[in-house]
Amino acid sequence: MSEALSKEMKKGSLELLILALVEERERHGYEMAKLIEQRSRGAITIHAASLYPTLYRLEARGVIEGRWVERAGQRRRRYYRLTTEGRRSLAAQRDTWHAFVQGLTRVARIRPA
Amino acid sequence: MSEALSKEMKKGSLELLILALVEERERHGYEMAKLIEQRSRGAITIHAASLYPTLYRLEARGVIEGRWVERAGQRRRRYYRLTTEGRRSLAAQRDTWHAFVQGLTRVARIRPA
DNA sequence: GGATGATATATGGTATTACCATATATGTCG
DNA sequence: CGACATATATGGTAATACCATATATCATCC
Repeated sequence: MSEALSKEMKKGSLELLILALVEERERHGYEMAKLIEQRSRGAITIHAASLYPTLYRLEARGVIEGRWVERAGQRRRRYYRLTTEGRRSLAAQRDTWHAFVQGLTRVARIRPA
Repeated sequence: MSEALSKEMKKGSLELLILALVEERERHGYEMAKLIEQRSRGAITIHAASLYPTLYRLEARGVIEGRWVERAGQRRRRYYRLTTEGRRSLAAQRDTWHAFVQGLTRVARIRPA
């Protein structure tokens, strides 16, 4: 019976979600959005208008790197992979989130995940 | 070795922190800021310029209610208490955060709190 | 064959909110 | 007295998730 996730709540988390997904293998944007929804069991949904600008930003920062892939019978896709710099950033962001979640859990007495 | 919490990351969490603190007892703003820092063991710090506008917003929404308390030898303080509506909102926000953190933990493989 | 929906990316404009900078005012301690 | 903690106040800024809308390909159904 919980409310839908507010958009404010998601701020700062989308980068981490993307980095974690491309850590496993090369992925394209649409695929990431679907994966986030599936793996979070519907708890987190990311809109295309948030996703693509974030991908451009991450690529501009050099943490991910994209390449166009065209296949017959498919719309073109841009696949992104994690760079070396991205791997460092992902590790740092995981630590930061862990500390944040721990702190929030203690202060606000949330049921621990 | 984790980076400082980005301000974006905190978005949407301050309300929950405040509601959880005034759930225990009546509290004033400055006290809340100190408690958040202490209880999160320094992981979360809230600046006055974020805190007070948020308190006004919460009071305007009717989830907390403030009253001025003046005591000799002390600067005036505004103490806030949780309203009935606030109690409902807090429960909902706790559920929402729990779902969000669980989802994020699964997708991004964060160490669970 | 036309409508519908899933796939896939793109972007201009908006809203929210945490913060910076600065301000006011009181009490304590050296 | 000067510095610092306490305590609140607010105008302006930055960051980012979203809304609305657009383009384009493919599969499915009637």
